[in-house]
Amino acid sequence: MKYSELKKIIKRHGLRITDCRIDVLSYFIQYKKALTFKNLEDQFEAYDRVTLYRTLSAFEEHGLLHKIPDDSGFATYGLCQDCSTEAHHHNHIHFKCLKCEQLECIDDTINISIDSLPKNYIAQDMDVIIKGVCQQCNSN
Amino acid sequence: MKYSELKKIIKRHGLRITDCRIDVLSYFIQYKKALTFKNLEDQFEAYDRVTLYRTLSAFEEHGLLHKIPDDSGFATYGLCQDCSTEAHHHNHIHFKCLKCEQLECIDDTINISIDSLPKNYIAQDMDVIIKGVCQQCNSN
DNA sequence: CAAAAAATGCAATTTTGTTGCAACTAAACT
DNA sequence: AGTTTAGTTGCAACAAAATTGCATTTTTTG
Ligand SMILES: [Mn+2]
Ligand SMILES: [Mn+2]
Ligand SMILES: [Zn+2]
Ligand SMILES: [Zn+2]
Repeated sequence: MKYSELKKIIKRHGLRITDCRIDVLSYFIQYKKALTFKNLEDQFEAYDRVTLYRTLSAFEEHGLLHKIPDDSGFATYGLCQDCSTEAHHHNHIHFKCLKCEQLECIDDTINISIDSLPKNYIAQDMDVIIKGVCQQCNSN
Repeated sequence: MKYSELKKIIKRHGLRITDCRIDVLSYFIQYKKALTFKNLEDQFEAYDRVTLYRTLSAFEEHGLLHKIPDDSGFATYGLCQDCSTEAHHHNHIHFKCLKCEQLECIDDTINISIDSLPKNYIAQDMDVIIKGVCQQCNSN
């Protein structure tokens, strides 16, 4: 993606333009799947670990990235489609490949009616993680 | 729950009876909601950290506990209903309260047909985490 | 271009999780 | 019951992951 576009996105979310933010955002967009801190550390050795940690938090706080629930023990982030500092809303589904272990956001909203909740529970949002075999692993 | 019952459960899963295991299992059963390592550490200061870590892994491996995907950054465990070392199967749903942050297993299976997956993706399993307000927080 | 505000890098620290091993304990076996 | 065995515990050391404070640098504003 063009540098000017990346700049626009970061600015739109109320953050200053810096090299690290441009690089990280660009990588997320190009890579398409979810990324962990470790992925970024490997990819961007030139940046200090602390800066990468802070980039992830800033992006999360300002609605560029969202955490994806996982039990791997590592926080995993995916690109937000349409969030801001004020409003986060993630009703899309996630797919975790059992072979390559990679997580990705599936750009398709899911609509499940919840009727089996016990009394006095209020449902507001939902995370769905589908596990299976991804396209790449499937064709190998 | 009675000591003799707890012993039976632990034995049934192929583990030896020890004080720590009795206490941890008993606490899970009584507490009803999911617990993190930190919760246990606070609750059972008398046991060494390492022992608690190993108790959690042993219980997970032998089908007494299952990890619940979460974005808190801490592994969160819930009681299994009917698992063993050989077969783990968790088709129930999870509920995370946005007020008290607590996770719990909802003892109700959910059946969602997945039809919106992209081509060449194979779905095998699914995790559903419903977010909202739990009974307790709702009534306060 | 100068001033103000925010981000970065580095070092130190804290928190979280793992490993090896000796001492101990539960279960199995006379 | 006493002995053997195999598994469990606690401690110390270690390793990995994440956070904090602060001086320096960079971005933005005017
Ligand atoms: Mn997503
Ligand atoms: Mn559960
Ligand atoms: Zn895959
Ligand atoms: Zn609650």
